[in-house]
Amino acid sequence: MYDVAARAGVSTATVSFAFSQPGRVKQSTRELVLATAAAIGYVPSASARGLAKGTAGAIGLYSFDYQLDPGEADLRHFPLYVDVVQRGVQLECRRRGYALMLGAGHKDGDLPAVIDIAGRVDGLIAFAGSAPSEAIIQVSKRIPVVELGSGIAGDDVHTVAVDNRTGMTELTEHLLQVHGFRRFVYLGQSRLPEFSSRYDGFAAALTTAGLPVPEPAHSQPGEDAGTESVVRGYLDELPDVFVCSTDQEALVAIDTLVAAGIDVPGQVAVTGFDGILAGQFATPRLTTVRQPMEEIGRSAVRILAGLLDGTAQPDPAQLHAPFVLGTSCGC
Amino acid sequence: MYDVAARAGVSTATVSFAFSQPGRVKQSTRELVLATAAAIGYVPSASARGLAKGTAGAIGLYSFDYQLDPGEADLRHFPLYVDVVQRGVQLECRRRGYALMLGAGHKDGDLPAVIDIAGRVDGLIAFAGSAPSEAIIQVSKRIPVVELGSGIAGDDVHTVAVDNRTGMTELTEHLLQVHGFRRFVYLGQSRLPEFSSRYDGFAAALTTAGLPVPEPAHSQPGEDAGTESVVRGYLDELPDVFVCSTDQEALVAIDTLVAAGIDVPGQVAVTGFDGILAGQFATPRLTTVRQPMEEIGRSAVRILAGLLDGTAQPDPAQLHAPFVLGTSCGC
DNA sequence: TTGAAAGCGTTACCAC
DNA sequence: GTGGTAACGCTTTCAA
Repeated sequence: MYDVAARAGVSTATVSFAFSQPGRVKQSTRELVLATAAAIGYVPSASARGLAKGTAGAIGLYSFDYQLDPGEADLRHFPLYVDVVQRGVQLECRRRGYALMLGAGHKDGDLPAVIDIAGRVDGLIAFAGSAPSEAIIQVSKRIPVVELGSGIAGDDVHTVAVDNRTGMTELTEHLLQVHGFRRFVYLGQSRLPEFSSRYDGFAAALTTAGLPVPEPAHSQPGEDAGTESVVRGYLDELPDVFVCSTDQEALVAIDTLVAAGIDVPGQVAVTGFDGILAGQFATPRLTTVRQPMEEIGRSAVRILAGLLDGTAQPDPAQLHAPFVLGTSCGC
Repeated sequence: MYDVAARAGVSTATVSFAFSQPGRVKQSTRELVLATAAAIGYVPSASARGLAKGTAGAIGLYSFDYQLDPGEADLRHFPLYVDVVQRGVQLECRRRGYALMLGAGHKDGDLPAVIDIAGRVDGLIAFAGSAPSEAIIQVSKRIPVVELGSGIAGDDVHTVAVDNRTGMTELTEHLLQVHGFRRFVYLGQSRLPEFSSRYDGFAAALTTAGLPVPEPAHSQPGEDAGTESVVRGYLDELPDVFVCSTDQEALVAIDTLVAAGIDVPGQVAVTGFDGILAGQFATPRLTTVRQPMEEIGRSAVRILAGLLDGTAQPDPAQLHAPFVLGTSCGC
């Protein structure tokens, strides 16, 4: 910038104005500055601008740090839930002129990685469970934060939530009423609030039907080996249906069962949750609850943008997640 | 940071050292600083750090500014070529501890948007054709730049290139030799080098076979209406095959033909280029040339990382794009 | 092992 | 309409 100013024979203030407040500078001066800048290849430093203005012009998205083997993407591993949500975030950022800073997982040093990303942006979106809540709360005191998936109580953390419970209840009722299933295995985790409400929805339907509610068989999405071994434990005595807390786990379950020579849904049904593409193209097609993934990402950006430009709206209510029929339930 | 220093009774230099050079600070001092920082919710400013260190710790990815209607993602619009490449970039950035800054398209003001992104990062990856070459060249004088898809000649711009030509030649030879096609329509653009080499590969195969080479019927990926109307122009006099320069256009072509009551590949064959998922799940399954999309993204990051940490390797040769048989060619 | 202080490249306030 | 210049919050050199 000093070079531009020197070559154009003006002050740095004028260079700055020429770019940021075109009206404040004489037309001819402005053209001179712009031309000079182009001539010497001026690339303004966003760091300096950010420091001076106190605003970065960017939004951050913090995700899980799942490391994948190099190897081309297949439908089974992409796009998953987080990928489609990210797409929504991306599109909405683009529409509003925000740059998007992506971060995830490990960072050397003593600050949690999420703090590192937070320091670079004007507002942060984080998947629930991707970072320690203390860190999220800490960040939320400096910049607006939206958490995806019901999560941290109160404080300054905004949330984009999906009604997981109702969707899972509807799905379970379908299994009870249409298929007459009675022996259920619930496969998944129930630690994060988002997942526990799925389990709750499942439990509610069984309770209403006067059936006992089984404990969840613990499994984690993304840890296929673990899911597989849990499913194997049921090969000798199959339930009527495996109700899984995510599509990823449901697809692994189906694979495991089929590999063991079991017919799905003939001998045992399987259901998922999320509505990822792989489920739609699986055989049998997965019965599931479809999250509005792209819309989740978009609303998160909308909330942040509102907070940042002062036109904040009340946070939207929970988004609806419809139950979607496939063939894996026996339909 | 001043607050942390004050509360901990040390200087700002010590706070800085406590985080960045643990060894230089007495253990007890360091713990004190870290605890104080956590207590008051210290979130370091990346702008300030970037300005002081002259390095941002982030890599930028600049993409096309295609605006999509809100509406949930379907396989037909996601993931496309750019999405999978981006995934590769993301994974590799994650592995190496770089934050990823995403940017695209319009920015108010007088600087091209790509310059804005460039000012925020240590190295930039840009899709060929997504930004004006002058801007790319300008940026490349300040920070390392990798362009995806053969593009800008010489200069400081690095390139990750795919051998588009060979793939298209192989595909065309298949159409000639196995199917005996003689009447070809080439559908697509040939402006960008990347696309023109596809056309060249097509032309080479025809020339070798002693056939005349038709001019391309102009169409752009992403502009479905245009593609559709071009295809409609051939309904009265169908060729043996539509050779399309991208899968996106090929899928639109198939839709258009089928909608007109024409059997594909019975009455006319259609082929694509890229290897996107939608092609694999289309009916008929698309015969195409598969780009190593994820690997393209990964190598771009590798090149940048090498340049940035001084371990620069010579740029890799062109990546191979294999010809992939589907059923849309009549096989 | 720690502190003082000089940058880093902008912006924006205040004069002129 | 334009120029001087004090921030902005951090890193890093040099001294202590």
